[in-house]
Amino acid sequence: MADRRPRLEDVAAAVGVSTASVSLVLRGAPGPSAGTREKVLDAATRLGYRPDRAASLLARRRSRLLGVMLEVRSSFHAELVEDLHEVAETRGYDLVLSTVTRTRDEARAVETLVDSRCEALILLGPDAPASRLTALDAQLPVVVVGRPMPATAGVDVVRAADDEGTARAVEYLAGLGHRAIVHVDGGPTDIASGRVRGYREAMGRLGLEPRVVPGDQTEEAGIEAARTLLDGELPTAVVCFNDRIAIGLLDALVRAGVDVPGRVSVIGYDDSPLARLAHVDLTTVSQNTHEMTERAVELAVERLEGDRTEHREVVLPPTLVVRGTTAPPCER
Amino acid sequence: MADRRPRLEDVAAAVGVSTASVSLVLRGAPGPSAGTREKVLDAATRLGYRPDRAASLLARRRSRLLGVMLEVRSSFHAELVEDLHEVAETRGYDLVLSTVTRTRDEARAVETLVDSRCEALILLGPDAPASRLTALDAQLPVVVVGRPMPATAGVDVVRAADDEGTARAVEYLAGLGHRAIVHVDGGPTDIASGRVRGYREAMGRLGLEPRVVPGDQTEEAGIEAARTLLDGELPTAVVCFNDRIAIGLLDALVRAGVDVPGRVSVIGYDDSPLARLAHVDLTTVSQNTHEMTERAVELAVERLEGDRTEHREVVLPPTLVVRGTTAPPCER
DNA sequence: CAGTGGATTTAAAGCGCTTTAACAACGAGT
DNA sequence: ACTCGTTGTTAAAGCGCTTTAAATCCACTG
Repeated sequence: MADRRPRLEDVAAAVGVSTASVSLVLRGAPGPSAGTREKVLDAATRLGYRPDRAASLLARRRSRLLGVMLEVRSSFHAELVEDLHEVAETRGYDLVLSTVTRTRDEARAVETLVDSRCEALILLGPDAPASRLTALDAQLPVVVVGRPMPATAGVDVVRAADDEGTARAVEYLAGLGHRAIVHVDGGPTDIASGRVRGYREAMGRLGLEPRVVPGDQTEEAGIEAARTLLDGELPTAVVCFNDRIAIGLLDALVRAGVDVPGRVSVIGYDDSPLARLAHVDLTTVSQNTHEMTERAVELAVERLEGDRTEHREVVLPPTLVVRGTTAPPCER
Repeated sequence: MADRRPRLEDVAAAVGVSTASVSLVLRGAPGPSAGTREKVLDAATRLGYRPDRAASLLARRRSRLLGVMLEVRSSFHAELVEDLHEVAETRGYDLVLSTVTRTRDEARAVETLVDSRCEALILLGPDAPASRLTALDAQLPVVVVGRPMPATAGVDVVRAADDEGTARAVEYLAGLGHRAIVHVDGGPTDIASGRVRGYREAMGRLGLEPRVVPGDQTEEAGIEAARTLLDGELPTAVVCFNDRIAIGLLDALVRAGVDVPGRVSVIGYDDSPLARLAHVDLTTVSQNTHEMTERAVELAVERLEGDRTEHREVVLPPTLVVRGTTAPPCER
C-alpha cells in the first residue's frame, strides 16, 4: 500500500514555496506568477498530488456541493442524475449522491447530504410530507423534482405539466382520426389525477366521450385494463398513465390477437427505457428530463448565488414521442 | 436560512463540559459517565446538533468509507448498491457513490472516491484495463464485482460462475425432456464466452447437439435470433445470454404465433426487473446479488482490517429462477 | 537615493472534529 | 496519613487545506 498521499506541504517543499502558493496555483486563483505556476504544477503531477476533499471542504468557505437524493432503482432518476452531473459541472458545482433504499429512508438520505456540507438539495420524487420539506428548506435551498407540491410548501419545484401530456396524446390521436379514446388511470396520486384531468379536458374540447378505466401503476394494471376493454366494445386508441401500464396492455392485446397499431393505438407516458426497446417501440410522452435538470440546478444556484428568496414552481411542457404503436384508426 | 449549524463547542458549552467529552459521548466511545452521557445527548438533540462529516472525516484516523463506482443507468448495479448499503452498514462502514455517465468516465469516478478518503473501492463492472486496476490496488484495496479478471491483475474479484449458469439452464431443460436446446450468444466478451462454454459443456455431457446462434446483448439480437430460428427447424428450447435477448426473442415468437412455453421454452439470464414483469414472467438465471455484495464487502474489510494481502477471486454459483417461460416440450 | 505602488509571496489563523497524554478526584489498601 | 489504582474529564495537538492580512520584492519616480 502506498506510503502516504503527498500533501500540499510536500508539493510546496519540492518547489520551495509556501503551501499558500501551491493552494493558489492548484485552484487557479490569481496571484502566483507564471513561473511559480509552472513549477508547482510540475511538481504536483510529478508527486502525483491529489487534493484531499475532506480537508479542502472543511477549509473552504463554500462547498459548491449539491446534494441529490434519488431512488437508485428508478431508471427515471438515473436519467436525471446523468444530466444533473453534466449541468452541475457547467455551473461549477459537484454532486453528492444519496440514495433511498429498503433500509435507508429519506430522512437518512437527506441527513447524509446535509452533513456532507451540501449547499442545496435536489430531491428526486421525494415522498416526505410537505411540512418536512418546508422545514428542511429553512436550513438550505431545496428543489423538489417531479412531484407537485402545495404552493404553501415554500420549496422550489420542477415538474412536468401532467395534464398537458395526456392532452397532447389525445389531440394527436384525434388528429389521426380517432374518436374512441380511452384512458387507463394510475390510481390516487397527484400525478395521476393531473393526467386524468388533461385527458378529460382534451376530450371535452374535442367533443369526444371520455372513458377512464381504473388502474394502478403496474404492468398488471395494463393487463387488467386490456381484459376490461376486450370484454366490451374495443376503443381505437388507449392513452395510459405510464409506460408500464402500456406495456402490460400491449402484451395482453398482442396475445389476444389484436393488432397494434392496426386495430388499436396505444400511448404510454414517461418515455422510459422500456418504451424505447426495439420490439416495444411505444409512442409515449416524454418528460424532457434534460430541461428538468437544467431548471433544477438553475433554481438551486439562483438561491445560492442570487438574491431570489421567494419560491418558484417550474412546470415544463411534456413532449409527445411518436413511435410505432400509433396509427390512424382502421376503416370499418 | 439557519443562522449557523451548532458545533461540538456549542453543545459542550450548553452542558458545561469539554468538546472532548461531547465527542466521546456522541460516538459512543467509552469514558464518559452515565450522567455526562445523558446530559450531552440531551443537549445535542435539543440544539439539533449534527456532526460535520468533513471535519470528522479529516480528524478521524480511519474514514470507514467504502467507495462504490457504478453505472447509475444499470438496474443490476442499482440492485447491488441497495444491498451494499445494507451489508456495509452491518460492518460499520459507510458508502460513497460515484457514477460513470456519458460525461464522467471511470477515471474521474474513481478519483472522486479516492479523494473522498475512501479506504477501499468496490467497482461494479469496471471497463478499465486490468493494468490500471492493478495500479489502483497498490494505493488501496480494490474489489472488482461482476467482471472476470486475469489472475495476474492482483485485485479482488467477486463474480458469478457464468458457465455454471447456462449449464444449470441446460440441465433443467434436459430434465424436462428437451433435446433441441439452442443458445443465443452475447458477443465477444469474457462473460459471454463463459456462458457459451457452460452451455457447450452441459450439452456435451448430456450427449446433445449444441447449436449457438450469434447475437449481441440487446433485444434486437433476440428478435434477430427468433427470425433465424423460425426460418429453420424450431428448437424446443432456447437459452439466452441475457434477459434482454430473451425478451426480444419472446416478443418475436409471440408475434409469430409461437406458443411459449407450449411450443418453445425460453430461459434468460440476469433475473433483471424485466424478467420479473408479470406479463414476461421469464425463467432466468439469477446472479445472487445479495451474496455478491456480501462477499465484496467482506473482501474489502478483510484487507482493511485483517492481514490478508494476497488477492482473491470469489466465484459464486448462479441460481436458476423458474418462472413461466419453461415447460416440458410438446409431444409431436 | 529615499519613496511609491504594484506584483508576489507567505505567515498564521482557522475550518469542526478526534485523539491522546495528562490531570483530577476519590475511595481502597496498608 | 500516604500511596495506588480507578474512573472521569480535559487541554492541546493535530487532520490537510483555504484565506487574508501583512510582508517582501522590485522597478520606477522625482
